[in-house]
Amino acid sequence: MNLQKYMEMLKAHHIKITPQRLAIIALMDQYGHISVRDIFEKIKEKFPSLSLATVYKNINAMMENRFINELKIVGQDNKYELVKERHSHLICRKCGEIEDVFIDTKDLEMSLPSESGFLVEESSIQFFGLCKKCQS
Amino acid sequence: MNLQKYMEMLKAHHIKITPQRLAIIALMDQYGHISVRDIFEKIKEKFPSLSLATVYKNINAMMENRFINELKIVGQDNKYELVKERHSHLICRKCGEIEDVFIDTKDLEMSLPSESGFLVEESSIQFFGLCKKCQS
DNA sequence: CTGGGTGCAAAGTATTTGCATGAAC
DNA sequence: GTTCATGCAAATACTTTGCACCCAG
Repeated sequence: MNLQKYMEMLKAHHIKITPQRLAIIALMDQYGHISVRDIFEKIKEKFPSLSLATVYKNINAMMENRFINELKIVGQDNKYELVKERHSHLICRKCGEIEDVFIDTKDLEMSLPSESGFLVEESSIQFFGLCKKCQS
Repeated sequence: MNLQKYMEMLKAHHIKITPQRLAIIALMDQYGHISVRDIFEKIKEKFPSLSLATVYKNINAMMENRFINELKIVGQDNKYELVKERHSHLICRKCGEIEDVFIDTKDLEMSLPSESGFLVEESSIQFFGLCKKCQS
């Protein structure tokens, strides 16, 4: 992806285009999942005037627009990712890496005991274990 | 469950027994999933000298001993629960209620694409939707 | 031009830490 | 008696808010 693409994405969500926002989106796209702190530090290198408050405001705004998702993982800072096709996460307990994995959750949702009467709209799955690198 | 039982549980985990800890465990047992703030406020009613720092210290200690689990849910404060048989959570988007549900995740873990080489040790599933009460 | 975004500072909230006292074993 | 937990206060971390100024549309 490139700047042009990010600009179109923002337009499609009726979010005003600013250099700060483009930088935030570019990082999310590049890293897949990234924390507020890391966004701030990485952008600051090239863009020293950036304020933390701006990062928070933009993240909150983009979450309200369903343009990005929040990811809460035990033992890690909250991460943010661009919204895309539904997926689950593989989380390495050793190095902390997060990988996306695309699996069908229909069967899983159907397998819920029906007596509770709970109506499932969406499921979120995190797999914890060891990534390929950390197994050696 | 009762005091006697809680005391045995602490002993089994080699955690020193104090009234504060018994109160915290009793709340987790009673409510299933509870936040730091709620623990603090509920215990304070009967036990005004309790300090928030003590709640945090005990939660951290009990997590290290794998006596309790942390539960991170988007849109909610972190919750804590007593460790028990593996289970997933049903989370109501309207009222916020959290229910435990016991499902087998073996098939799910086997269904992961193998090319990533990720070795799964455990999976954590959250189902979001509407509880029985909130569907009406 | 005009509205919304930005940066800064301050406030608010959450969590951790150090230390003196006190309770558990 | 010794070890470790507690409570308090202070420190740190995280997040939000208000406001003056500035930029994108």
